[in-house]
Amino acid sequence: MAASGSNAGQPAKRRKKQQPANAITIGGRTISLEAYLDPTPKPAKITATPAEPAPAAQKPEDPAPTERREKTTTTSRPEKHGRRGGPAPARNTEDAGLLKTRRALPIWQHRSEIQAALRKPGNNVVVLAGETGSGKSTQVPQFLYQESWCRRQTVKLPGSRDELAVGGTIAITQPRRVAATTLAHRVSREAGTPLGRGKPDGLVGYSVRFDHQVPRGTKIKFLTEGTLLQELLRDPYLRQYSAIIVDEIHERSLDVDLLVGFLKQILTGDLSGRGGVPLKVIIMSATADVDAIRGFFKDLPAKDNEDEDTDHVQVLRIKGRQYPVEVVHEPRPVPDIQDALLKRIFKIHLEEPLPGDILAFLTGQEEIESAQKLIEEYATTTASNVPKIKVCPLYGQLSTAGQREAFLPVKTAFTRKIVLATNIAETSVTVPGVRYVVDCGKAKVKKYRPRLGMESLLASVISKSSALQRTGRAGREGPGKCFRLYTDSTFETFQDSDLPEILRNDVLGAVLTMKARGIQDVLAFPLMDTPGTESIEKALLHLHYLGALTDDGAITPAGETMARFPIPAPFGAVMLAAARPEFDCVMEAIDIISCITSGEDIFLQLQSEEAQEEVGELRREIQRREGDVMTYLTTMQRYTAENADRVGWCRQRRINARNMRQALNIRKQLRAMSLKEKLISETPPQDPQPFTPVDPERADVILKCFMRGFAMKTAMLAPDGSYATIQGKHAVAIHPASVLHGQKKEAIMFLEHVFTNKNYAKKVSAIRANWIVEAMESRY
DNA sequence: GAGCACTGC
Repeated sequence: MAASGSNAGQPAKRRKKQQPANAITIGGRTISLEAYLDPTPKPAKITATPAEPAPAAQKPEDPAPTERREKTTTTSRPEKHGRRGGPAPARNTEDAGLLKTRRALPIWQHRSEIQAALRKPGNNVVVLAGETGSGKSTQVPQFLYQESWCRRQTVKLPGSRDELAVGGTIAITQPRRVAATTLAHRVSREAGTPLGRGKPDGLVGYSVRFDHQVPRGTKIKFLTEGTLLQELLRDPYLRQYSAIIVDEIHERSLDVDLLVGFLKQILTGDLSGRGGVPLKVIIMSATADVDAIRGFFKDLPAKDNEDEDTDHVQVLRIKGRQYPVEVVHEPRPVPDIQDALLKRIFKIHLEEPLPGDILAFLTGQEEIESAQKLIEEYATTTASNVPKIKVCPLYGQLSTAGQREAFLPVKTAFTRKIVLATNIAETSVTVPGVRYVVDCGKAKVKKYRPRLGMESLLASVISKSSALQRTGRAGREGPGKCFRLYTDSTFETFQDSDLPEILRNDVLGAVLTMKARGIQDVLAFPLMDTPGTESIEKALLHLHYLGALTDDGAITPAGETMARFPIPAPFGAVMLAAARPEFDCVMEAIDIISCITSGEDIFLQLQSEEAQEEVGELRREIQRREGDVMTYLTTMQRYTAENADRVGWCRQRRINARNMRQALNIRKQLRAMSLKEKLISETPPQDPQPFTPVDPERADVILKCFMRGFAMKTAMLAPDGSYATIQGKHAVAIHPASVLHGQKKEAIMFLEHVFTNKNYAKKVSAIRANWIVEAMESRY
């Protein structure tokens, strides 16, 4: 196991470079470059650790109606925290109402149990398994912040005479921004110090990207996992916190896996970095199976007089509140999912009473659109005594207005709403009014193939946990029914849970995060699931190429800068290259990177021919012959030059206005960081700046600069007119969404590489073949 | 000339 927080105890193995020319030694490991540049297609070796299925929860849990109506007007100062235990006293009748609601939550029964579990010295990890509606996210931090171990302490660090404050705040992490902010608002009301303008003091705060509200006296702070990971860069011992509550661990985001790894390192360390003040860790999961979590934390060293055998991880289970859902399987496998889906929906519609909307889970936009058409056709044929049908598609790429329909009650009487959704409705949003769920048993999943350096996005079988989650969607407002379009024995063949993200994603960013926090040997870093050695080696090599690691695998100053930037590492490398005098294009790089990292593609799909015609001309004004990267630049430049009606400007061109606003936020953040990191020397001019097109020579410079991050994502035109990738010589096609679709260029660089129906290059730019060699050879 | 789940710094 790795040593304390910074791994400082482990001397880096420094070897003389004696490897063959086609190999490189990183972090004491010799890695063959052949495997990197010329991958041989072998099946990827990835194993999952199965966990027991259980319904997963949704965040934020819906407040009870009474609670939702509550308007707390109290603005009392945070009270002194000398008392132990009990909740903040009710200050008026509204507070009394809130308290009553809180007391009715299932978690309330476990209040003293939770407090006692954490009071025990040496018992620093508690796992809470609580179902949806148990109230754990809102109540647990409130149970704990007045505990004596939660007081801020003044300590002296070993070897230092300076006094330092440690602890005093509880952090609670969430995978998503909305969850963190809405929970903070609710808990702040319950605590009697609601968040808001002109309220400098309060017990509860939150911190998410672009939005921080941390009042003076904050004792409970909600954060996204990513934000806490950034804090960990500046404060490896998390000194401001007495406890970290990790919520929604069952979702197993990449960030949460890294986070618990760092927490375990702090717990296993000698606490000298915290002046001896222990850190309490509370792990909360919505699934009943917590063996993996318990196993992960189990081997903490025994403290004080305790036996070696003592289990330091206490597990508490809390019942939730969910209505019963009857599950109906198909008696035998269905030959045609689409057909079975339609039949099932019609059957529900004819046999089940109103009110009760139907939520059907499908795999993608295409399936949803075709099902919608067929259901609407059917609806015209039903008798007049049969309820009418309103079909609402629901998927990520759908416009906000289109999505809204699915959440509103139907306006017409005697009508049933049928929502056809992707797994957007599984965790991200809750559709009200649903009593019947239809589950096709599949979902599209993105998976990284380290050997090929590309991703695949294919429909595959869901997990038991996912199926249960879908089932649960029928029981949120009353007893419901869930119809599965597969047999119960098929269900039994499902994996218990989905592959955690860390086994599905490129671990480039994760490895950089570890290296930036002083982890020498990333293979020894404690993780609940460890990615294959090949994935990690690939990431090390990639980081080495990007200039983030030395030949010995130590992080470089450039790598540290990349880790601080809130963008993927290859873009960080582009930023650093852009600051070099031969490129000198930081501002342009920021504009492009902001557009790309602001969400899904800012260019909305043009579906109908009329739309193509209508928007085509205006789109052509921003398109560049050099390809997508330069098109993003022009888009941002034209957008910021437009000062009157930016939303209208976006609408005319079918550009996602929300993402453009987000891109502006990112641009602002990257500009400020570039100034701080000295990538630029002076404050950039204010918007709006007049638009002047970038000349072709300058465009070449910008594209060459992007090659410093993406040299391995290039392809050459073959004699037969197809493109062959430099890495692996695979055929790749330019995606239809690219401005270069259908064009033949000498060579291309692409920022994304995804296999769907075939191998696609996305975000494509035309380059010169000799640039590839140039970029491959260049090292900083 | 094809079509893509979600999230985060």
